[in-house]
Amino acid sequence: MIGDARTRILDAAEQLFAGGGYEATPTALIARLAEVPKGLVFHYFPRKIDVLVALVDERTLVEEGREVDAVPGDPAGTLSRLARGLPLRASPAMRRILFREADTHRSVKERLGRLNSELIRRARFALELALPGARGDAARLEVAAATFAAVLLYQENLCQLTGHQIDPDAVARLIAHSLS
Amino acid sequence: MIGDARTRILDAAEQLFAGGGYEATPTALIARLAEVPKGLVFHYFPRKIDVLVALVDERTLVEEGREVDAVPGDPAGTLSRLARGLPLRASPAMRRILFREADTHRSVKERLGRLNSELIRRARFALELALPGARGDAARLEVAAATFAAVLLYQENLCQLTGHQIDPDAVARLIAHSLS
Amino acid sequence: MIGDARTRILDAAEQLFAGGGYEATPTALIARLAEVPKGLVFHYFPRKIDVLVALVDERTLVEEGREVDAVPGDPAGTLSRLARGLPLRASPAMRRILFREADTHRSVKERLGRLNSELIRRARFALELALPGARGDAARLEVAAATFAAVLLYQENLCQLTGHQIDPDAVARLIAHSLS
Amino acid sequence: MIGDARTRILDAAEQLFAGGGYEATPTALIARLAEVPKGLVFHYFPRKIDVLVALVDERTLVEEGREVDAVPGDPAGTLSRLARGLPLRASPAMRRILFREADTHRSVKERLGRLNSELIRRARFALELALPGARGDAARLEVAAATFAAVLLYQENLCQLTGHQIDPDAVARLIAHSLS
DNA sequence: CATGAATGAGTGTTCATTCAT
DNA sequence: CATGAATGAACACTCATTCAT
Repeated sequence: MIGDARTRILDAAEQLFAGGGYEATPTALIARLAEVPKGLVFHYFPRKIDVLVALVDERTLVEEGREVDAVPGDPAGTLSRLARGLPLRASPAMRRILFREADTHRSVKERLGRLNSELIRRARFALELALPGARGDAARLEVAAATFAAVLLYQENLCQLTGHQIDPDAVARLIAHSLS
Repeated sequence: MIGDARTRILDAAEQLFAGGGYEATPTALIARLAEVPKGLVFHYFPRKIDVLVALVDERTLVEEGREVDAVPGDPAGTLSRLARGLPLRASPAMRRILFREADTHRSVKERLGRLNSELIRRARFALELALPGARGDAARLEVAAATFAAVLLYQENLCQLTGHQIDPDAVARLIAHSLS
Repeated sequence: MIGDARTRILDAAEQLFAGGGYEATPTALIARLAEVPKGLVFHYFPRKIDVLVALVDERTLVEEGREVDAVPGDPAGTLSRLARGLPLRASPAMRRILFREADTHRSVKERLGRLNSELIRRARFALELALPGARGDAARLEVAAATFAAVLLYQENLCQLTGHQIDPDAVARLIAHSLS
Repeated sequence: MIGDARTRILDAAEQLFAGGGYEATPTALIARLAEVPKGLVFHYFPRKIDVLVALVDERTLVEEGREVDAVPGDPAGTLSRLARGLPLRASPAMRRILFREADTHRSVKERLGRLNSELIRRARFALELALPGARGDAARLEVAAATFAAVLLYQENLCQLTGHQIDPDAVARLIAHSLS
């Protein structure tokens, strides 16, 4: 038993929600895995949905506004560096939950939406810095940024369906080449 | 009451699964909406999951191997025409179900995976035909095809999260430009 | 498919009732095993219980009043010969049903009761013939007969609980020795 | 309302299982008779079969290894005393359940099997003590013991079929006479 | 006569939530 | 604050039986 009761409850819920989904996970099972009495779950989280909301609130962080590591004249490398990691601080389990339970509660969808927006914002900003001469062609940059964001989210989520992987670096080069 | 009982059950399930999700939809509600007695649902579909499987089997069709409408020398237009419609014959509700319930049953994930594969295959084939000089090697075509597929699936599914729309035609031009 | 529909239904029911018990056997399963449509079961047997009653009526026969193969002066051999077989014409499955479902319907209990009575009657009659001199001691003969009957029914039914077998011939000798 | 909830549930189940049988008794009826909410039955007994198992575990006791009240030289009296009561601490209802539901669950059959074994063991031991001269070989004692056990179990169970009663004392005398 | 769709009350079971202690 | 017994509505699913064709 590691950590206090509340932490153990969230640990257990994170694991179970990622594995079987929110709806299919009984609170009693969360309590058992957390090794706390059933009543204590409801002491900390009056409704079951509050467990999910707390997980998303406390264990996912969309990093907004951070500096982009852009190199002027090297859009491909700049995008590649962007692809090194989503601006999302969350465990693999929490990432799974974020995509899987987007329909379950408004707050989850909102968080995922923020991730989406931030991704596009960063890609756009990175391209603006990497291609200083292209400032005028805002529409093309926007499309390129959205495309890159779509590929990254696809990688995070849909690619598990067929096991089809996309190499983000190659996409970065493709987009960079198109904008040059 | 339109159609026979089995059809009405599937109609009701399609509507309810798309709206509230499979898990959150009681079979009793399906029966009520379909205006059939509860037992009849289980007469046709012994398990609840069989309703979902039947919906996916009978009401979604991934069009495989159809001819691609490619114009040599016009990769942008060729991709744009590809984007006019996913190779997926399914109602909006069924499309929603396909993406939402991919974790619920193997057969749903499989169908969605087939759609993914087919999308990539088509995009690759279209680009091969549109760029007869095989300009750019196979690997670049593959990346371009996967990128385009990712964007189309993103449009179908993830874009609802932020309401962020991507114009497929613009992406088509972006990719075409990159390969030229 | 052997035999007509009604026969096949009874065949299937005999097998299933013996295996899982009457209550745990759905009529639909009987129909499936018999390879007849479900409605046909109720055509021949309006109530489910009628299948059981028909089985007991038609497929068990307590042989009443048959001659006893008695040898005067040899009560042990006479009882042994009695033990060669219960006065019951029935398949092993029907025997199982007879004991197992005695509580299910009056007619089954009655049939089993008739078997019990007939067993005792035979044993008493056999002993009377085998021990002509003992006619006067009716009470002792009665006890001996009932004891032998009890052992035979125990063999047919309860012995399966511990796998404990009793050798009827040895019991026959025991009883014969006691009466001599 | 007497006793705590769990006890009342077992009380109700004991009564109902003895009356109508395990299969024919709905859990809802158990709850109603016990005057507890239906859900509480499953709080204490996750599966319906657990109620039966608990009854057998907690409310039947096969008394093993107790001293046998044997009088050397008086095998008839010794057996008679054995017949005063089965080595089974259980209410009449539980006795009924034990015999009736032997096919329902392994644990019931096992308990009944233990009773059977213990009965034979006692009868054999009693006869060994009552006949110190070891008159008659071991095999004969074994047969006599098994026969007596069969009669006692017959009395407990099968005799209800025809209402045919056997006087255990008379059987004791019969067997004793045979061994002398 | 034969059929299988139709029926609906009932079954075991689940589970979020409450609450007395 | 902590606990686990208590609650009851809801759930998926069963099944004997009916009946129109």
